[in-house]
Amino acid sequence: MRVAKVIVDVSTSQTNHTFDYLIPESWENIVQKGMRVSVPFGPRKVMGFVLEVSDHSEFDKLKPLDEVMDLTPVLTEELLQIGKWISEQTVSFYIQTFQAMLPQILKAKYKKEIEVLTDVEIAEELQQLFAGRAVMDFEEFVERNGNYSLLLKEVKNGHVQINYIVKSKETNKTKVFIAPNKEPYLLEEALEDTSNRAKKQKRILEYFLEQTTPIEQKQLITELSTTTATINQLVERNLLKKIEKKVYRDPFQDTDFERSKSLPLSGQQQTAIKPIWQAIEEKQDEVFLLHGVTGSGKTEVYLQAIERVLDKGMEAIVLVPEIALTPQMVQRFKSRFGSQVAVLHSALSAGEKFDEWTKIHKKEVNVVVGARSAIFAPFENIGIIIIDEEHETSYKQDEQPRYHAREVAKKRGNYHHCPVVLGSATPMLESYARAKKGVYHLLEMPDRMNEGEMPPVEIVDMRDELYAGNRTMFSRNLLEAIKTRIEKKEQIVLFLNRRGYSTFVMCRECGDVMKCPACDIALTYHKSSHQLKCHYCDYQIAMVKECQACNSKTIRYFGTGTQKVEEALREHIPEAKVIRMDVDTTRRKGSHKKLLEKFGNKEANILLGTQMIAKGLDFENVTLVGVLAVDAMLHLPDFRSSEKTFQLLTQVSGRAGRHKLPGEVIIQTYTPEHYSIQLASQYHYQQFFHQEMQTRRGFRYPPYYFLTLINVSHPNQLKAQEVTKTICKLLFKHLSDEATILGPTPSPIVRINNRYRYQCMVKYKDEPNQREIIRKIQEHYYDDIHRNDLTIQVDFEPYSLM
DNA sequence: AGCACGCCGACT
DNA sequence: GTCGGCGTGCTC
Repeated sequence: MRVAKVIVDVSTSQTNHTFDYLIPESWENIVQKGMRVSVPFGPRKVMGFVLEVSDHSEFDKLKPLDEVMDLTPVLTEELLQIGKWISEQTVSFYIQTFQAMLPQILKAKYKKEIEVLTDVEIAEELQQLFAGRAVMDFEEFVERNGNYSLLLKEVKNGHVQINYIVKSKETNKTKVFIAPNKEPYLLEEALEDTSNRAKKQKRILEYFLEQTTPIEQKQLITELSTTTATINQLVERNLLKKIEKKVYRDPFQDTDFERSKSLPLSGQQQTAIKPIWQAIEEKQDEVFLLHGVTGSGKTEVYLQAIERVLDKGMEAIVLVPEIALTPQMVQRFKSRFGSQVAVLHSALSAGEKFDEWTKIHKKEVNVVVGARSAIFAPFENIGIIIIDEEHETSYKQDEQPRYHAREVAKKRGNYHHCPVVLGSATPMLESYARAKKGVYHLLEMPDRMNEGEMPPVEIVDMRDELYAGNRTMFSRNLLEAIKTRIEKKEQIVLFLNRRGYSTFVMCRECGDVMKCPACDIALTYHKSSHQLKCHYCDYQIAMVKECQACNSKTIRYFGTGTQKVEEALREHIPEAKVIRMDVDTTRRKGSHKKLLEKFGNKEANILLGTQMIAKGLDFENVTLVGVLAVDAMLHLPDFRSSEKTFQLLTQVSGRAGRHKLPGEVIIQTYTPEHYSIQLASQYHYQQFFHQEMQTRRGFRYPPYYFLTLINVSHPNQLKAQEVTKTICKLLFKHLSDEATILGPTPSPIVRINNRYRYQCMVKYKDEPNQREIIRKIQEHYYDDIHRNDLTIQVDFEPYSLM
């Protein structure tokens, strides 16, 4: 007897363990751990992952597996182990983690259908729906308002049965090819038999007399200017045949990659790469922190480390933050390693992601470049893992399982005995502290390539501008600088951390601010659509003409978003051509790439954008970077706001003067004296590190302490508060005296989508029982969560405190 | 999750 | 007395 231990696709604590199923004899040699199966679960069928295959079970009445969904395992032994570990670390359900490790498309799709079993008359009403068919989709039954209780009666009678079907969403893209189906002489005969009126058919037959190799239908149609109808007639006459071929969707098919070779390494690059090479050779699972200023040539170090790995016949994973995964970065990897590279990031369609994943799974590639989830690439012989821009927040998943790619990377490095390289110009405080302690191996690259200097940074105090009577959003210096660059035909990058037009809309008469009815937040005005939008839920209304509270017409826009800046630029510098890049202009697939290409081709002078333009961009003609306002970010209720500001300013500054032309940076702010801004402007990472560490120590924040954030939400404010209070009490009771428990506190945004949000924060050094306690708390609230619309989110080492 | 089982109020 | 309401608990 062979038994499969299966985690089923039902996401609750009650089913968060394996269920045993009998493997039918005929499949005994087929079913392996890591495969997806379809199993009967109660009255229905669900998808599940085989975690183990064994020869006995504690249960006596086992049901057999229903179906095996994969030919080869989709999760390796290693990934199964890591999946269990992540689930435990993040207090998630196993199924959630395994799902997160695979491309979306491999998730199961569920379908119900109704089947008539007997020739016996079934109820008239049902017969009409079936209209003579034996099977019908349950969906159709619902759509056509079928009588459900009547159906159940017939099910009880045994006349009708409900089938549960588990399908994979997986689809392979196919292309249709046309090929001759007869010997040439037979085609020639057919040609003569064809009526002279059927000119197009004759033309096609003639083509295949000369050309016997299959041709893609699309191409045939354009070449002979014909239609599918004509081809189909020939196919029907059995003269031609259609062949369906599976093809990979190639997201980069229109892009040419010029092959590049290794560049000679500078002195500091050599010093940095040697220990990495050594770790590769000696199969050491060492973690390196590569601290290199922007433009110091980190990417070349990555590339040559990977070359060494590939020479040894091993594989490499490279993680890049979501937004920095610009075509530029992909370009560099593709041009160095060609078709050995698979790319996985959010701009790909689900189908494209699946195809890229398949290449990895089939070992057709040995390098993966991708965002967070690419850390789960199913390689089995990894020689190096690289995480670029290590401090980026996108490496932490913001839904369950809330894992951090860096921690998974270290775990995988352990397993494969290979180095992990964390690269950044502004490492996270936690990482740099670990490097200083010797937990990570610190590699420093303090100089820019080719003796380039970091561009000088000028800080403009916007309060002075106001005193001087300048009420625009551009300081005189910035405006002047923009104008000179445009004259010199150089390019400009302008950064603003806020999309939309204005941050809030207020009535001047009564001071009423337009707020979202479902969230505790002001609405943002979007000028292009002339709407007020909530950035936290999908609420949007047409812009109001008069104040809702006092009916006055004196409504004013406050705060500045990218749309407003774009408009102001047109007004102040009519000759400027501006490209705006934010979530609103890059929502469509491929638009991100298109906008950047346009800017690269110098079709615009100014690139204006939010966060997404801060990283990875490298345009040689950019000589001025302007930061319009950093103050909003600096004053967020987040202990990392100083660090985030420092990182952002450093990253943005790095966009200027990366090549021959000298660069310049102008930062506008209302708090020029702040140490984040001061030190960023002088590129003093070390000094910033020391100063910020002191603050963190004082407030008992990371890296001195670990944090756990528990977020509770409920439609009723009192309920949310009360539950949070109880959770705080329970934690206080069960955690050690060393832990600090803060709360219950209202979240920075108390209400989102009509749900009230409260939180509890734990600061601790070592609490081995913490996860177990939290699991128990969640189980204690099982009923409230399932039937009473309560949610309890737990985030270990959170990035966002909102 | 989704469904069956089972225990209390309004009906032919 | 029965139908059906929803609270409770199980699914290998």
